[in-house]
Amino acid sequence: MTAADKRAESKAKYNAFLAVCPSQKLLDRISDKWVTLIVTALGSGPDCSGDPRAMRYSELARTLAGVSPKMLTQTLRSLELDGLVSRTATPTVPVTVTYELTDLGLSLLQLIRGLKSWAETHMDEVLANRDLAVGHSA
Amino acid sequence: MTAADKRAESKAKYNAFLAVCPSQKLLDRISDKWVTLIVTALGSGPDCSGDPRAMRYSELARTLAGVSPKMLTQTLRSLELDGLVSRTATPTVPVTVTYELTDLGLSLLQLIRGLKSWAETHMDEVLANRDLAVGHSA
DNA sequence: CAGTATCCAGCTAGATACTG
DNA sequence: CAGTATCTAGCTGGATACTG
Repeated sequence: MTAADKRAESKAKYNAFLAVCPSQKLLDRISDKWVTLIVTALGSGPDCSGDPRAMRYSELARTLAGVSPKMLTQTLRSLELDGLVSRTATPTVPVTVTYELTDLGLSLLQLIRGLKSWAETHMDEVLANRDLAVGHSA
Repeated sequence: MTAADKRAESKAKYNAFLAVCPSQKLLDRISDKWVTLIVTALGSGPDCSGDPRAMRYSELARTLAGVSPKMLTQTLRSLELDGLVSRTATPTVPVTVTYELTDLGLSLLQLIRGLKSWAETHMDEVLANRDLAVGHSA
C-alpha cells in the first residue's frame, strides 16, 4: 500500500507540474484545431500568404467552411480572453463586428508559421514511414 | 436546399483539405500530451536539459509519472511507426528494450524546444490577460 | 449580422488486471 | 521487465434551432 501510495503521490505531483507547465498550456491552446485556423486566417486568409487583417465574424465563418457558430464564437472568445485577438463592435445598423490579431497574436502567428514550415519539410517523411509500415502488411 | 447543399459541399471540401494538410497532421501529432513528453524525455530527461539519450520502457514510465502502460505503449508505437523513435530489444534474460530518438525525432525535438521557448516567454502574458478577465468578475 | 442555447454521439484517456 | 486486453466515464465537437 505504501509503495502504491508513493506512486500515486508522484503521479499527482507530476500532473500538478503539467498543469502549470507553460509548454503544456501552449500545447493545449494550439492543439485546438480552430485556434490555429483562426489565427492563420486572421494572419492573412486561409492560405497563410499576405498580411494580417481584421475580419468579420461571417467572413471567418465563410473562410473556415466547416466551423459551427458555437465553435467559432467559443474559440474567438477564448482567444480574446487570452489577449490574442481583439474584438471590435461598430454600432452600424446591423452591428458590425471585426476580429483582429493583437501583438501577442501576431507573435503566436509567427510561431504557427514555424510549425507550418516544419510540417511542410518533414511531415512527408513521417507519412512515408507510416505508409511503409502499412504497406508491410499488404 | 441548393444553398444548403453548397454549404455542405464546401464544408466537405474544407474538411478534406484539412485532413491532408501537413500542418494539421503535425498538430494532431504534437497535440497528444504524451508525444511531446516522451520526445522531450528522450531528448534529455524531463527537464529538457542535457543530451538526447536512449531510455528503457520502465525508465520512461518512471519519468512520466502519470502515464498508464497503455498510453505509453500506444504512444511509443505510433512514434516508432512515424519514424520518430527507434525501438531496440536486447535479448538479455529479462528482455531489455530501449527507445531512442531518430534523426527525424531529433528534428522534432528542436521544434518542440522552439515551442517551449515561445511558451516560456509569452505564456505568462497570455495567462495575465486571462486572470485579468477573471478578476473582473470578482 | 452576430451570435446563444441545447442536446447528443463518438472518441479516447485512464484504471485495472493479467501475461510471456 | 515489457508489455496486452478490456471496460468505462468524461469531455468535447458538431448539428440544430432560435434571438437581439
